[in-house]
Amino acid sequence: MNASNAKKSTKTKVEQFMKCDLMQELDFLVARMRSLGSGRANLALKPFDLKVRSYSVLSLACSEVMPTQRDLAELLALDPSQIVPLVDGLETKGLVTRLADPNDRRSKVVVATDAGKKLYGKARKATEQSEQETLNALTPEERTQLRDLLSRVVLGDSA
Amino acid sequence: MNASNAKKSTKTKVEQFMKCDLMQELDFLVARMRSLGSGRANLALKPFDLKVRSYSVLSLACSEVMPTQRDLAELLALDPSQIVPLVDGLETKGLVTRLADPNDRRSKVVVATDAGKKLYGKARKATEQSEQETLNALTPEERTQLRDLLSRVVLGDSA
DNA sequence: AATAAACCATTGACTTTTTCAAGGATTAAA
DNA sequence: TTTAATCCTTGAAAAAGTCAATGGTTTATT
Repeated sequence: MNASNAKKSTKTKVEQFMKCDLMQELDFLVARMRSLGSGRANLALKPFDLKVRSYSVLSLACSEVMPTQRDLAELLALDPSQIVPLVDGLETKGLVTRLADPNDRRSKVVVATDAGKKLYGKARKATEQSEQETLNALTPEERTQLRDLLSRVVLGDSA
Repeated sequence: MNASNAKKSTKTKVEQFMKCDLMQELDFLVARMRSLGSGRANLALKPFDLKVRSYSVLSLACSEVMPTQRDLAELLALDPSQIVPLVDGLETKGLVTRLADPNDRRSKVVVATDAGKKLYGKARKATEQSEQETLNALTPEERTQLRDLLSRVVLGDSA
């Protein structure tokens, strides 16, 4: 029932690699983290027909920040052209709407509909639980610690 | 010259999004971290004609652990079929060799050649510097702290 | 010992994601 | 007013991810 005894039969060979240099390298750790984490999160979001990507867009569309598509691209570290089909999908399902930016008619602001906000509420709970599972090796304090460190690395580029 | 003043002109709009729920979500943070980090690392590895992926394989091939291709797939969280072209590329350049596993003739052990070890030495310095740049918002203690937390999440699934 | 089942590396087909260049519409700068 | 820059969108091409099937090998079952 627990996620920890997934493959106990094959005697996880991972332990033998603990001493390798690579295990200390950030790129490796983060890549593996993303693979495992987003895999689990996508599974948790499947009932809502969402993935981490579309969920992220929906989440931002639910905020009061009124993000333009360019904002979304920068935040998610994606090419602007990748945002288009992402928003298209959500818009088709009636979860978000493209609004004309009053300040700049080139831009389009992506905002959530009522249905979008409603779905987001449920989906958020799913991702929260998925996150707990992913972090089950850490104490609650360590989890917030990890989030804070990541947040500073990824958002605060000030010096 | 420094990486911190990349886009100071456009007055990073990211700050306005700090209050959004998404900024606390692990999946988002890790995805962004990977995008930024591996982007920088790939750039640093370009002089050696390596990417984070091929570099990781090379690194493991340089260890004394004698990893099979299956081991590589599990560690890097990739499909076994993705390892094939990865090792092919390194083998073509004479950096690694496929050896018959003495214990199991189905498996192939991937080991680095002398040229491979030599290149790895240089490439490793490049990734280390790239890592420092990525983590420049953190103190040295916080950097090891972050690595430790990630390591436990990603490798130690015991409970 | 013989048969069946499981496993490894590889191939191939397929989908998804990423990366780029170019375009029309709009705004900012000269 | 002209020039340059920005935003969204499109489309093409490369890279990465997913999945099923195969030959050779090992393990488990009978």
